[in-house]
Amino acid sequence: MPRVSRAEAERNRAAIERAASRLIRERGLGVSVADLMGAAGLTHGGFYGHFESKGELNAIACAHAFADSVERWRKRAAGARDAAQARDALVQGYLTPYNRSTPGSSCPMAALAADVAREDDDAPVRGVFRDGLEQLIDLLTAAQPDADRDADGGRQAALAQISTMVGALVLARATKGNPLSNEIMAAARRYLLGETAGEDVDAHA
Amino acid sequence: MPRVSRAEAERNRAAIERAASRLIRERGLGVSVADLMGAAGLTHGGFYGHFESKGELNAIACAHAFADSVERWRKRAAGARDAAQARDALVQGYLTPYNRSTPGSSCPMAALAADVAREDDDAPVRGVFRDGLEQLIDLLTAAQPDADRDADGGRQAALAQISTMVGALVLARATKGNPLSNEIMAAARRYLLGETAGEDVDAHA
DNA sequence: TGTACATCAGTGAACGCGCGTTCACTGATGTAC
DNA sequence: TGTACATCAGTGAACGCGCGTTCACTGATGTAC
Repeated sequence: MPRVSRAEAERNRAAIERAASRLIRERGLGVSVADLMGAAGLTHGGFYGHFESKGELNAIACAHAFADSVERWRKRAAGARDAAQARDALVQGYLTPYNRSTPGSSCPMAALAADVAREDDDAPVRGVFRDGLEQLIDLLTAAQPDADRDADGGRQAALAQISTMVGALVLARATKGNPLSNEIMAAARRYLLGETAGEDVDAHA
Repeated sequence: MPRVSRAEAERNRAAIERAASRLIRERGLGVSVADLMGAAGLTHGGFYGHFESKGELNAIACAHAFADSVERWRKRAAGARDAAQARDALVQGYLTPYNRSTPGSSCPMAALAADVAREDDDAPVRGVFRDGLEQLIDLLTAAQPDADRDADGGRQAALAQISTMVGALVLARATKGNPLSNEIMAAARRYLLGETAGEDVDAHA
């Protein structure tokens, strides 16, 4: 079984990274090497042929998660007529039942912020998280209507909106199964959409 | 050394709960029994004389953390002249450098929401978290100015504001040490205080 | 194109360690007289 | 109040288990001729 072709080995590495990107969001940065390798269809021993350490893979997997989000946000914003509509599309696509129930394929900010906050100062995942966060901030800043853009205003609005989105999703997950969970998401959506009362769209972000 | 007086045993139990309340917020619900007992000045073996399981203590410690926050919020709101001022006091007291750097004595929503979301459906800490969250929501709802209170409006506003506060604190912690961290907290504060541009108050919540 | 062999991706046992939990033990506390 | 003894809070070794990481081994792959 061992000594697989180079192409196969590359595919295996990609499978490990993909599995890690999903599992760290589902279970946290502490997910085990054995579970990761198992999810990629391999055994744990081969891990160190691909990566320096678990910490290195955490950073790589976090980067993949952000790359996915950035791509989704970009597409959603690109489909809008103007900035205001882009901003609304980003909010509507974010606060959805799908994102609440599927952390493994959803926002890394909501899934990993608390874990990252507890990592060592020199953990490689810290810088990756910040870079990814900056990209999402930039996308949301670009989606602010001109009226909100006096000087630094667009970025500040985006920072506050992202805080609301992340906080609402995290609290909604902590209370999932209870009516409060839907209440939180609906209230945040309403607030962010300026009382235009968004429907329960089930998009994928 | 063993066979301590009943009063001493009660004091020991209280010390364990106090240590747990702090350490679960600092390191997450996964903090070890040995570390908890060590922080209370005891050895790990005595743990099960006081508690059924680690899961039971997690719930008790989470309840203590929320009780502390509820008391702080209540005091802060009580010191205000009117609802609007109470709401501003809660926001100002929450988004502070102190709360960012001292999770062990700060908000359990920000510290534990992500951990609670990953707990089993039947973990006792889930219900405790929700009850505590409801209490903080009620306090912030009571601090909404009348203008925002058409029908269910006050509660909805409070839910959105709590989402913003929690999201900002969690993201600020994940980026601590970087300018972005202060930027996030300042933007959220500004947003929640309605552009009245709050100063960097260092209160304790 | 076919053979001979070095390479090396993946396996699975093992490393030291820490986890939650259990338990035999100790000896001061609390109680019965 | 003083003595005799049962209780039981806390200790520390041990349980089975899972962690991140290492390593001898295997045998198909890739290469040199």
